[in-house]
Amino acid sequence: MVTLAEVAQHAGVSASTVSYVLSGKRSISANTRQRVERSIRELGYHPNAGARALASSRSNVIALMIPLRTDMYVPVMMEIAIAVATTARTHGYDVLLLTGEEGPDAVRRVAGSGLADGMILMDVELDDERLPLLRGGGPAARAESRVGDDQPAVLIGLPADTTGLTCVDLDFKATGALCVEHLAEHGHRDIAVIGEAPAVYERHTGFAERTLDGLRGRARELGLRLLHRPCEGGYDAMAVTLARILDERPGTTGFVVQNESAVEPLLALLRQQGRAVPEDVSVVAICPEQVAVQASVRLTSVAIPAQEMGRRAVEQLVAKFEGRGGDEVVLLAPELTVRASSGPAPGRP
Amino acid sequence: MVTLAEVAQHAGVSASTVSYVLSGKRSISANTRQRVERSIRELGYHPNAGARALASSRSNVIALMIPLRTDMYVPVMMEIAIAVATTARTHGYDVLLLTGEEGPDAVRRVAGSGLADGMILMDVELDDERLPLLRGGGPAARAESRVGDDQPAVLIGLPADTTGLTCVDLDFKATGALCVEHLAEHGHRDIAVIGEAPAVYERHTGFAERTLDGLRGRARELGLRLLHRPCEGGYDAMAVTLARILDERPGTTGFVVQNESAVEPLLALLRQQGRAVPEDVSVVAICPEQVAVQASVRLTSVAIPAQEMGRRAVEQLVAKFEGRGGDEVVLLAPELTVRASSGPAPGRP
DNA sequence: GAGAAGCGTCGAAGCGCTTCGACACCCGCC
DNA sequence: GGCGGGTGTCGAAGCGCTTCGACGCTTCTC
Repeated sequence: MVTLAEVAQHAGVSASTVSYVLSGKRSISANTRQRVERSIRELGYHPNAGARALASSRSNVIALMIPLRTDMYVPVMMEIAIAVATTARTHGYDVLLLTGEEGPDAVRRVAGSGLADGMILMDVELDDERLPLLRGGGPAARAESRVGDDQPAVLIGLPADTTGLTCVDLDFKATGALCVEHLAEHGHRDIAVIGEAPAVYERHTGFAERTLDGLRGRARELGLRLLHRPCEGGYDAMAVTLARILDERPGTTGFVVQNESAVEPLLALLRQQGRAVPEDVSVVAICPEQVAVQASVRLTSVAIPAQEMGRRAVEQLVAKFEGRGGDEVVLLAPELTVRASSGPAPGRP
Repeated sequence: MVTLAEVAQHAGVSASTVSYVLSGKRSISANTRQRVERSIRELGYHPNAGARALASSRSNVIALMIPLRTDMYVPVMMEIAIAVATTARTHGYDVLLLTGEEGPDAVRRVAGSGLADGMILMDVELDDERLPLLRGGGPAARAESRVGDDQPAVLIGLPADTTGLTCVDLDFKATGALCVEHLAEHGHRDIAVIGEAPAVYERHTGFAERTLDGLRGRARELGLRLLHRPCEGGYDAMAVTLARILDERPGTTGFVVQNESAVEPLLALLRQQGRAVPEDVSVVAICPEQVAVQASVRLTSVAIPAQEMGRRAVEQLVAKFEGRGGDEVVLLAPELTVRASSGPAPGRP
């Protein structure tokens, strides 16, 4: 293993000079810099992460807490995770992967041990038990038992109370509203919402409820009828859900789907029942782009900007490290892409 | 931030004693241990990871390299990653998430900097460029430019040459054979294989080719006709692929599918063409359990044991850390679960 | 009852790096 | 020609922990 000292000796300078070449925190003459860089290359030097962390009390690591469950919106999670990892690298950070398993203890452990400089939390619940540890800022919060002095953190998702927190998320309320608007414009009056699995609502993962808020609010404003039904993914569950919906509201012509694994089953079932999409029935999905494009009918959809969310989260966090920008809620504006699954309601031009 | 020294002072012992209480590397009287543990609790002490790594030259971190692509077998990747993370925690390790993006450089960086004690690589290609850096053991290898002195590593996947490497994977060759056998037993004579996307074969990700080996070998032995067609996921691609297959081999009654995102489209298309599953046509999938269960027809399938793979990879790696066990190839035996998508060929009891 | 053998604890020496203050030197200026 | 102010480099002091050898005490053995 090559050390700083060896590089210094090889280049004929002192250790501190090598360090300054590496960090750029003091000016170094071009000549010296080149000699040092050459030595680094020749010896194949890599700075020791532990020593660095110890001396500088910065680990250059970002912790990412992902949910333990692998049963829902997996592709979204994965995309976010990858976006976080790659974006972090461009800022010189590595990513530590934590699962929700440990719960709040993981926050304490990571913060306390200096394993990471900050953390990004995914799948935040409305009243997440990890939040009290993370709130910064407010004088009220200061008094509480928080982690050391500010463990910088960014949430992907939106808890009920965002005081002292930085959050990044899609604006799900606007997303809901957008879907309803689109269907309303095409003359649909009776809309059914295929929601996430009941468990998602029970956990109070905010996004599902916020979407519902948006859907309901807009429907009310526009005078539409809206029926919401949670749905486990899969064909069987969807069959049951759909039957109930059509039983209760036979006149339904517009569907909004927020459960990836219900999308294809829904299309199959509609087809099977002789309801053509988009001639008889319109479907709008809230899902990753790829799902929308690969479905058996190319779906009109609001994309979940997973990459963007991951990227923004990292950037917010890095900004915090650098003392820039404080607590902030970043809500990404939804964009609805019209594809082949939606059109005028029957009997409308 | 609380330090070891503060704990020591609080407990009225020396720093080294506290350290030994923590590590258990020397015997400590029950009395002293309790005093120390109490102080640790009262002060909320967390050992500093950097200092620890520096002093012990062990980081207690495992690096996990996942593929950058988010376009295929995502759920499998995610499940493996989560299994790795949770298993690692039970052994006292954290997981550093690396994307394939950096390529071999990531291996050098992590190994050289002591960021991790070892690594797990996913999505290994047959002749992966990261491998030369990782081979241990063999005297021939010793001569090559390897990373320091052995960066312990475990691959998930199986490269062409496994000398000096430890690998964990599903036995895809046996998997292929198993699928063919199942169909053969039911009297199917003409079998079509819907493979992964062409890109997967071009990259020489071994698993796809090994599956094909198994399929072909067994088909030859049993005298069956086998047609293999790669297929991008999605409805449209599947439609084209299926049309070609049925054009070329109209008598096809058995399908083996190895592409998650082709499964549902295939079922939909068959249905649409009036071919009943399993009465007219049998389908066997190689996919995660959940996909098989959630499909519109409950699929006979060989499950991809993602969790098991992640767990085993970590255990192999930890064994290496502890000097136990050398290079080894762990191939998990496939298990075929019969569900509702396969049965006797038409005209067979 | 003296010596051997453990056991439990301590002190000190680093691990490889960052960073602060000091210092030498060179430039330009009055 | 001396002085102020940059600029580039160095030395040394830690960062918080692990670990080795040493040491004193108790217990055992003959």
